[in-house]
Amino acid sequence: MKTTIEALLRQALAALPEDRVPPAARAIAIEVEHTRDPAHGDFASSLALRLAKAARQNPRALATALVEAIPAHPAIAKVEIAGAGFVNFFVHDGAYRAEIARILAAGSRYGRSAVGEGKRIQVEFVSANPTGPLHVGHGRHAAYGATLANLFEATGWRVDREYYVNDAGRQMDILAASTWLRYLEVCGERIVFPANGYRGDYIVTIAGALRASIGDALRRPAAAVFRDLPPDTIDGGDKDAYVDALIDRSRELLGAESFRQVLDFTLADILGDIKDDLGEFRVAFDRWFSERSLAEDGSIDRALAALERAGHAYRKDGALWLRSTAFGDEKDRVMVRDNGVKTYFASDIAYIFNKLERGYDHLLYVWGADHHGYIARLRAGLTALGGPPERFEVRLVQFVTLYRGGEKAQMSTRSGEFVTLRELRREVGNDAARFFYVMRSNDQHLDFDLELAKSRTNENPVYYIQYAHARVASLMRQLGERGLGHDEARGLANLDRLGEPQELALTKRLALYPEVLELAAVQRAPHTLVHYLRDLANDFHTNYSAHQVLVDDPALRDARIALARASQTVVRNGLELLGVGAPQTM
RNA sequence: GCGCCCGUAGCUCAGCUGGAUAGAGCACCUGGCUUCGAACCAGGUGGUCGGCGGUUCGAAUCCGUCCGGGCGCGCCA
Repeated sequence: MKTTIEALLRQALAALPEDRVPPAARAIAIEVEHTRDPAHGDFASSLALRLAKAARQNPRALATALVEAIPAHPAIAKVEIAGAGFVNFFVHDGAYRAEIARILAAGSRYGRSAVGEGKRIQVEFVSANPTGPLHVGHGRHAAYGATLANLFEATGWRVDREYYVNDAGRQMDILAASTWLRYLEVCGERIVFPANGYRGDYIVTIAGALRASIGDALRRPAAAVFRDLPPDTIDGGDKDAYVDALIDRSRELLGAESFRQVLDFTLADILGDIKDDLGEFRVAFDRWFSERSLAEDGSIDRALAALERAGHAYRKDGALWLRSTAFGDEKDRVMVRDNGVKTYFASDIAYIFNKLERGYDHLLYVWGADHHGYIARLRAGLTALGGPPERFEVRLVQFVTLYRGGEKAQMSTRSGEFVTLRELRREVGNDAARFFYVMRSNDQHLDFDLELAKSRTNENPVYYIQYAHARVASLMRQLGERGLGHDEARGLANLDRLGEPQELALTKRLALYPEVLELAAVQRAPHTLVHYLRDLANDFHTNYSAHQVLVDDPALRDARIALARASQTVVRNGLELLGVGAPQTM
């Protein structure tokens, strides 16, 4: 509808004589918008106002000329000039009612479009370090990324969802050493846990599983482990130096192979937990990409070599640097340290190089707000590799604060413990969790109220929307119980019986859905869909309360059932994209 | 100090890339179940859109500046 009117306006503008609008002024974006006030019709254009200056004309006179030039269209009831020079379009109610038939015909596909033109987009999200369970912040990333990906799919993109597994580097060594120390503890050794180790209870659990799996094969005397190590923090030393020494000692006592065995055992356990967690949260990935694989298959070396060949890398102080300042970064970045160890940044460059090679038209990263400083350097890396920077996009997700009632919830009770995504899901349920996570703009810090999310009252917007769906299901059950059939064709043939203002308001809202999906995808703003569904449910409940559906008159009844079922379809489709269930009963 | 995000009703937030009298939920007040589910509906109270300048026919929206809050500015990952 909107695009139709825009096309009509474009034709009208083209038809105006040059003394009215000079050619230079014609290159102007033609857009119509939905009106806020019904007195202004359904759509309004400010074209005449915006054209007035360049054309040196009175805006109202210009608007009059435009209106006269607008071709007749069956869906348009009338066109008016209002205010300073707005052109208001009134659409026939019938044009909206016709949408009901389209909704019922399209069913679960209703609202989908092809604006993405089948282009390939990769959405990389969550990518939390596999050093422990996901916490509530990761939950927001998961819900946001998954919903975005769904929106892209619904608007005609080919989407790949990917999780980058940071399974390389020192943090993995610390993880392995942590598990091994806990394992020794389980075996009966007396150990002192390092300040910089992973202290969570899940490590103890994994250590227990390791012992159950291999027995005492990796047991070594504690005295040998801790002999002649530098002081830890508690003894006035440096926690990093201490844990590094501890890692070296672990490798020495276990041998590289067994150390790797502990590492892999731990990693597999944690990653398995993360996969299960996300799976239960209805967040699916097409690929789990291993950072370690980039080092093992030579990808990092190839990327670094490519940068050196292109003259964008240089050596200084024994390190290899990327001249990222040449590509908009504020300072140059180290890719290989003076000790020969490649930085995380080097992996990231190799990874984005890999993504480019896979032929994506667009790369979308979802990162935490604390990573914003990283955007410029990665874009610089991409550009240095010859990649098109406009294909690179990062969306930041702000932090989550948990509340219980009005009180801020404890994020950590003791060291290494925090509120996990799993705990949150258990408490409030997957539906409420998915919904609350995307209810607010990703740019907005999120106050997540646990009490509100799990409350089964009118305060909770999740149930408000689901209730609309369940009500239609109930209606259809009633229909059966009363022995009243339902003739869809008769309903569609009598849509003009839907003349009540509440019915029209609901119908117009339904017709808006495809546009909402497009907007939400383009703006990377799932919360737009949430707000729409809330408004739709509101229109539904209002109409439901105002007008009986199951009336005696079969023609009217079937028409109203058609409207109710169309509403149910759109609610269900929208909730599906959000990863929220659409229940038949509540 | 520099960079990113935020500042809109008592609270939590929308505001469609500048449009016509600034919206919603919650809270508060008034009403509505002998009729398809009251997890609902109808109505009401409540705002100098952080301050000050600027651009524009028109600014919550764009620009500048100041104030306040969050997060970053490693040869860490």
